[in-house]
Amino acid sequence: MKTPGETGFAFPEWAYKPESSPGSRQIQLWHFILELLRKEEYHDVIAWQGDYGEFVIKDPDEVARLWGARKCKPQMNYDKLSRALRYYYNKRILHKTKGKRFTYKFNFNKLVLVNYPFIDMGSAGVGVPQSAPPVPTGAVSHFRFPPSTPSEVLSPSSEELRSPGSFSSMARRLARGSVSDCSDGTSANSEIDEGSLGVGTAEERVPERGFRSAVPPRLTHEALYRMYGNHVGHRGHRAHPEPLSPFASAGSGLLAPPPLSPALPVTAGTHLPYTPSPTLSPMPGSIFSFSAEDMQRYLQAHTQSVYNYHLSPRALFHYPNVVVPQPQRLEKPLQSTAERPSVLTHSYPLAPADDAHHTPFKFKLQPPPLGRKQQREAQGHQGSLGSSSSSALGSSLSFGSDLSSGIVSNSSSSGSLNSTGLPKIKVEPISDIESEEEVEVTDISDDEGDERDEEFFSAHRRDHHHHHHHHHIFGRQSNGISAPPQYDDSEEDVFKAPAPPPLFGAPSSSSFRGTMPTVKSEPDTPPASSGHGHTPLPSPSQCIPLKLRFKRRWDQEQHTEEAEDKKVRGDKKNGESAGIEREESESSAPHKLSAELHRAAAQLSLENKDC
DNA sequence: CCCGGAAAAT
DNA sequence: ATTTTCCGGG
Repeated sequence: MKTPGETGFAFPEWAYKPESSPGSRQIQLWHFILELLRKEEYHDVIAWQGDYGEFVIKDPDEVARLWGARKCKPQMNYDKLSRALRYYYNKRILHKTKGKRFTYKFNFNKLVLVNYPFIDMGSAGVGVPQSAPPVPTGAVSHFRFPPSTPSEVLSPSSEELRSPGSFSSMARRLARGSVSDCSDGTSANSEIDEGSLGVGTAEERVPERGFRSAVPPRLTHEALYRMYGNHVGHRGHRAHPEPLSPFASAGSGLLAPPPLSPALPVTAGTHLPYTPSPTLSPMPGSIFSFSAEDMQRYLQAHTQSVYNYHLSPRALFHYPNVVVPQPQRLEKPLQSTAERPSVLTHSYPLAPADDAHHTPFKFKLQPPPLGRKQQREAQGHQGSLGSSSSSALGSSLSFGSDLSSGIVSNSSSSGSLNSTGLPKIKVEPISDIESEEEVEVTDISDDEGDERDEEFFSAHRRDHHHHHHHHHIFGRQSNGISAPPQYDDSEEDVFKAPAPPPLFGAPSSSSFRGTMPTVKSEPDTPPASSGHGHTPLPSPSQCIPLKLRFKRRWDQEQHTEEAEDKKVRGDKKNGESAGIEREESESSAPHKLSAELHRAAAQLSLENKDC
């Protein structure tokens, strides 16, 4: 209700403000790290290095300082920060690169950025048949939608369930569905998708569905490889980007370099020419209609988003179908009406989907990490478990069962989106400064193995597949017909997916940039950067993050936000650092405004805001 | 340095 | 639920 309101766009509230849990939603450390990583200004203190998601904290004290500033914890120091980082190990968000000081690695395998909330596969198919070019196809079939009772599904474990917050089904879907898919399959898919697109259909996305659902049809590793081989091959495939040493260390240590290549073939070239136009305007008509091209773009968008963080691409997930929501179109807020299928019905996803579930659930599940310790113990006791077995613990699915997701969408990635015309997104209006960006990320599970690294093999799991699969609940709208309790399972099991093949992309940070123009906005404003001098310099921001854009939209439509923003910001009072330029006051000029907002947002982001 | 347990704080 | 503190142990 509240929010967006009327405009239509609806985004899930969660987007705006997730649950309420009190302490919860502050910026998370990993988000912060990612933010720092994406800004060149901070390259002296922290930067991507190595392959994949590896990064090195070059100036631990500074990073700690920045973090402390962000959290208003002046006493922060690297020791503490690192402890926090260590907590991510079990969550599988991060890994430590052994042997290298201050070097950690994001698990993008599990971490997926979801920028576009709506994506998910399901939607497209149905709704937009025509559009769905190749991809979606499966659409019909696969569609998964959010089960009405997702919660259970998600967290089988029970525990928590996430909150009742308010997440829309979408979110969920995203989270799990996509995400999950992503995790493993993701990578694969992505490429595949591209490939297919490029090539032409390929088998269509069939696989996709398969992948997700349960079937493992062709997505086996082999298959994947093959695919990659083809496509990738031509691309130049991977590449070893930099010599860095991820592996090196690996050699020494544990790591296992993934078979896949850390490097990933990304290549800029690959992506298409898509250029994000800053202007973007999705607005009105745009919309969805996408064709193969669009698809590609879409994919790219994802890619970009990843890039924005300078992450390695692996993370992308691709959804076979994309959905595009069209904000404007919807007039009703999802939330309330969600149900209104009208739109949905044929169209998309948007979210609401089902009312039934408007249940919120939170998205983050925490996985059950067993600690290595436990693992160890287990091993010790039992001896070696099966390798795969490790999952033993996992219980049935072991492997990947959990996932957590987060979501966010915002900023950076955004750029990409719009271009496409996909309107997606969640915007967060304001409010949080801190939230600044949130991207959604989800992490998916992976499983054990992790320690070493990436996933690689893990294919089997799906074998059993279970049958049914899931969700397709699309139809359910109000009737709820289908709703057998089946879906749930799938997710877990399923989502594990096969192993991901290498994706693309070299991680090298700089390289990406070239690719996308966007990027970079910088904040500056170092709060008080104390002694160091690296205060970042501001640079002109060109791109506009989605968020802003949306915002912009909002403003136009409703400017309430502005007020809020300001409000929020207003508190700042001290000119201190940030003062800078943000005056968002104006309401009118959209462009300008947006730019400003953009900027402001950017700045806000990292540093701080005073406490 | 890095690792995590534990307790407290948010 | 996550992060901050504190801390003993490699």
